[in-house]
Amino acid sequence: MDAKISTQKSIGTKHSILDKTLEIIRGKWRLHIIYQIGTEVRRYGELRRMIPQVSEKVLIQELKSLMNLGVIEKKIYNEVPPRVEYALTSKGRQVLPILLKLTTVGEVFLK
Amino acid sequence: MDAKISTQKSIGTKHSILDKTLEIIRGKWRLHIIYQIGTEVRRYGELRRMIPQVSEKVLIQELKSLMNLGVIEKKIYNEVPPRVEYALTSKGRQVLPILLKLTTVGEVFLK
DNA sequence: TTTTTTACTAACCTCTTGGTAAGTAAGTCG
DNA sequence: CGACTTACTTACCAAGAGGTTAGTAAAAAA
Repeated sequence: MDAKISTQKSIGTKHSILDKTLEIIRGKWRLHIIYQIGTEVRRYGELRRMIPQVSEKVLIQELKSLMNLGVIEKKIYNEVPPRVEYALTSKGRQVLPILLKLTTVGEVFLK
Repeated sequence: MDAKISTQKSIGTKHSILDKTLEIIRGKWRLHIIYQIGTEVRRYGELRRMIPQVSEKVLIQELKSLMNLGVIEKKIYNEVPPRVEYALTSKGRQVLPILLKLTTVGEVFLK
């Protein structure tokens, strides 16, 4: 029985993996943001225009969180007016296909 | 340009599809619950024991929401003490593989 | 000189989500 | 009879998520 446990992930580990996933995708705007940055590098203002329902404050707040989680990264150009670009990190690019497939969930349940 | 739009989903549609997805998976416990019911039919008490961190109230509340969304269904047996079993609907079973793959997101970002 | 642009920050407030604690029905078991 | 079991409900609260509004820097354009 101990052998069985050692060959698979413990419940605790599975739990924390799921929680880490939720940390990333939970929240009203995270997936919207990731979807927009996923295809190509985006400036802050672009994102605002592409997801107009989100407030400025929350958009920046979520971009920060996604950066802290290592999903996206930002590049600041020393120009005036300022210019900032957001892109997926390599880890972000790694999980993008899975996240994109999530739309099929919505498709199934909208029918 | 109109032709282009008619051959692909409009932004509005994509948006509502994503929102429907989020309606299902957002929330602290939804995925935990789906993961447990996914493999086999579960009684309420079983779920409580398998996800001990969730409170009774919230577990029932989330089960109800998932039922209203058409993800799970419940079967009540006329016994005393009562017996209730929860199972995925066919739509639920349809999207389970995608939802299970979400753990790889957590795996990538835990490293 | 005033306005515009871009990417923010800060104060404040509301609404939603989730948690706690207690209670209920209706039989079985000791 | 009283305790136990299961699947709930209800009332009340605390925390968190998200929204609104106003303000900032710094240069270029009108």
